[in-house]
Amino acid sequence: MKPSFEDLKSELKRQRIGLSVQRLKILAYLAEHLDHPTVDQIYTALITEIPSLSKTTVYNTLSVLQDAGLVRPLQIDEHETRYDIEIETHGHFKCASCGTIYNFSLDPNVMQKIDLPAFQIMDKTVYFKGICPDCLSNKK
Amino acid sequence: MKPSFEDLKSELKRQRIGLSVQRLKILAYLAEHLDHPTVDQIYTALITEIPSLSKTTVYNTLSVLQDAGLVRPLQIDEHETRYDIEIETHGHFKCASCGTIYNFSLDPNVMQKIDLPAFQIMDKTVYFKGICPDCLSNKK
DNA sequence: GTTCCTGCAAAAGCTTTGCAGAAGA
DNA sequence: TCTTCTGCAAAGCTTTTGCAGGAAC
Repeated sequence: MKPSFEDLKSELKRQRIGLSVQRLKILAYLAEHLDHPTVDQIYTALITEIPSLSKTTVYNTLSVLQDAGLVRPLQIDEHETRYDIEIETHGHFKCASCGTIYNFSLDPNVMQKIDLPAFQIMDKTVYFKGICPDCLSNKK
Repeated sequence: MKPSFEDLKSELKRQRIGLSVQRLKILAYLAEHLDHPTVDQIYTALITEIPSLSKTTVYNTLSVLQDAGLVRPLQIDEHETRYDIEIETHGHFKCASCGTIYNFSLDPNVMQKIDLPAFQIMDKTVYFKGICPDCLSNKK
């Protein structure tokens, strides 16, 4: 269930955020690549299309998109931040062998059961680590 | 349920890991402070006791303890890594207002329900964000 | 003509690496 | 003595900041 780029675009418009070429390309890239790209990956992918692009702009844009609630940062093992288009709540699984980060859906009923009465919860993150099916079968 | 420092110490011995003053102090600090200290916090706390201590040693030691399975790194919002003594599975809650990171216990029955059939899961991390009771009452 | 946006350069902050000397067995 | 451990200094990386030039309205 890919988020529609058009929806994301109109959300930017609604929030009166300028639709520069750079911002649109970065947003489009995120909408198409749901594999949690890093700043560097986004930059490297777009530098051919926008030769003048700078990493600062990628950082700036991601910050804007984050404030707008369109993308969310992902803090996984590494020291670099990965980014996710904001879609319905899902968990992440990182394979310790190949490094791939998978999405998986979270049963809302189960998630609701994890609750902290006196706390006001704004966000629930679930992150698993292990070996993915591909790497499991390769080991045989 | 604080982990016993003695148990941790004998675990180090069992794994034939040298019990230097630095390592023991750092381990003791972690066993006493379950509030997920950063490298800098550990360093600052111990520099008075061990004036020669260097941050490199703190990094080295944490890496050794991590490999030994005694502590686990915590990747929360910030760019710096926090450390946790390895105790039974628990979740973390970070208050967006005061920044405190709380531990909370996870119901093993509920956690078991979150499963990925084809994946071999080695570790499950749960991390919530929101406002803690203290900050909620202060806002009144 | 303002305001907003980009991107270079430099700085900042956390972490790692290389290595020499100290400590310990 | 031989191995392990410490800690200084420097480097490495990601991310942030300052700011000037450019684009857009």
